[in-house]
Amino acid sequence: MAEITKRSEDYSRWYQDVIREAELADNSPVRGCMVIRPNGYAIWENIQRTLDDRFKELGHVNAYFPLLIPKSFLAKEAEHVEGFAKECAIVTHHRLKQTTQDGKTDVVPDPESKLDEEYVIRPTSETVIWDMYRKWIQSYRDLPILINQWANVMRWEMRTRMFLRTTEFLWQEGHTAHATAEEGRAETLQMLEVYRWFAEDILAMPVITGTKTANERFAGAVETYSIEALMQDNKALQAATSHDLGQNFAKAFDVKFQPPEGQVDHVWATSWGMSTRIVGALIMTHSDDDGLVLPPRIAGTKVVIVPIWKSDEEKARVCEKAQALAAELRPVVGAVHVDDRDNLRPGWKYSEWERKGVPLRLEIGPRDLEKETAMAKTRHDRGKAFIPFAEIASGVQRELDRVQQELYDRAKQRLVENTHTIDSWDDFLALFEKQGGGFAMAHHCGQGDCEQTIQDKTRVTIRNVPFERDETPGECVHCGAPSIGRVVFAQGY
RNA sequence: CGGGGCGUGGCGCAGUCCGGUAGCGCAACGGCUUUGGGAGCCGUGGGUCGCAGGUUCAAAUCCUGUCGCCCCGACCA
Repeated sequence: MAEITKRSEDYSRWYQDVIREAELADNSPVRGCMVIRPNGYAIWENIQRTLDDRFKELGHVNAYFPLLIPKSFLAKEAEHVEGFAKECAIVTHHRLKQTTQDGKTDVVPDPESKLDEEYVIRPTSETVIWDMYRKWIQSYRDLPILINQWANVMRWEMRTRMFLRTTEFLWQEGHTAHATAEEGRAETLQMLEVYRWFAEDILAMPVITGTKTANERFAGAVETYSIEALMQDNKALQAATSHDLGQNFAKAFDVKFQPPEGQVDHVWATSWGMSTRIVGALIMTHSDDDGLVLPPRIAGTKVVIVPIWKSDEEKARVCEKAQALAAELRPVVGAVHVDDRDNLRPGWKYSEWERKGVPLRLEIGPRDLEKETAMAKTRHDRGKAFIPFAEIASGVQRELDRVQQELYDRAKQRLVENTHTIDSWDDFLALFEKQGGGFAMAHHCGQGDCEQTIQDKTRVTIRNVPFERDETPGECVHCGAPSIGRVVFAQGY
């Protein structure tokens, strides 16, 4: 069995090892792409289900827009092109031709199938969607439009990492259209709050909500908001974003509506997204040197039951009970797996399910049958508890709730401990160059070039301007100019 | 795209400097004994040494090219 590198030894190797050992994903034959294996996809499916339910509670509906975007669309919104042009995959032909050279068969694009208008594989869907919204919106009665789509997108990044940055990734992108600026802004903030709730309550991942600086704003947005999490290596990760697009896309795609009174006006837009990147964040938030650790609310398998036996007779009895308990648990806690493989010993199974991050394990052997209890072990703290068969469902649910809470508390404590108030450039440098980083709450002047200089010098960026922050006046930690208050700095993923 | 490292059975690696036709641990498969924290013994199968050229009587090993992965930069969710 391959070992998992210790986090303290080599963090990014640890990260890869966990992904391999938990069978979350595998490399694809195509550079930068990844295969999401069933264990990884189960997590994504739970993310989808939970978010999708919440979106729908808030009145959103799902739709699907095409993968291919006419190249010309991308050019319509000036900042948008600038943001994405460098990382687009382009479809230029629609047919292959067989060729034979030196006895070897190959296929090449058929020159005769060259497209008149080339297509871009979507890096995001604003342009196709707004092209359609022009057709769908005439009157204020057509508004708001609250559409979400679950899709894949491609961004041709130079450097990729499993889940965190892959050439193709999965996400949801919400695209809404509104009659007023206020409504658009409210939608943007509402969806950011959905992401905060999802990260903290479901993923047990504490975040800092705030506004992105102009430098970090989405290409084409008036304002971008984000939730920022802190990974175990003290680097920040943007876990989701929500954009107030103002009238930028409506103007670029000429989407107008007739209000109840007054002149025809361009509509107001938002977009918001969370991607498979969040799975990487999840891994780096909770997992340890023994492998994956998952919060119960998002784990693909919540509980694994390991039956223990010596004789065939015991095996029959123990497995029967294990199945019965699983059947009782499933309606209450969800996915429960009984590991009755007879070619592996219990100890092997324990370590395997620990690597794979199953939050709770029940061990049931002849002795437990006698005592009418199951031994429960929690993955995150190796805690042991005995749960009577008679109250198995409530007992397991209680343990899972405890795990969920403790994972959050643990991550929150780590975030608090690694958030520092920094008041001088020397301390700032010391934090990021000597003390291992983290979040630095420091004054900043709000100037983009000062921010850029800081980044050039230290690779540290302003993650966001937190909603909840110290707004007392001060001097910029870097240039000394009057500050806009404290913002959160960190090295980012 | 620049700098560095690495591609040898499913996984982890040795062998490469100094060419002689591939090995170790784990895993897999079969059998017996086992089973409450990674079982033991016996046996079996599996690798055109990333790929393509070249040098040579002979290439995992030397040369050229190329692809991929990892780390550090520039870009990003």
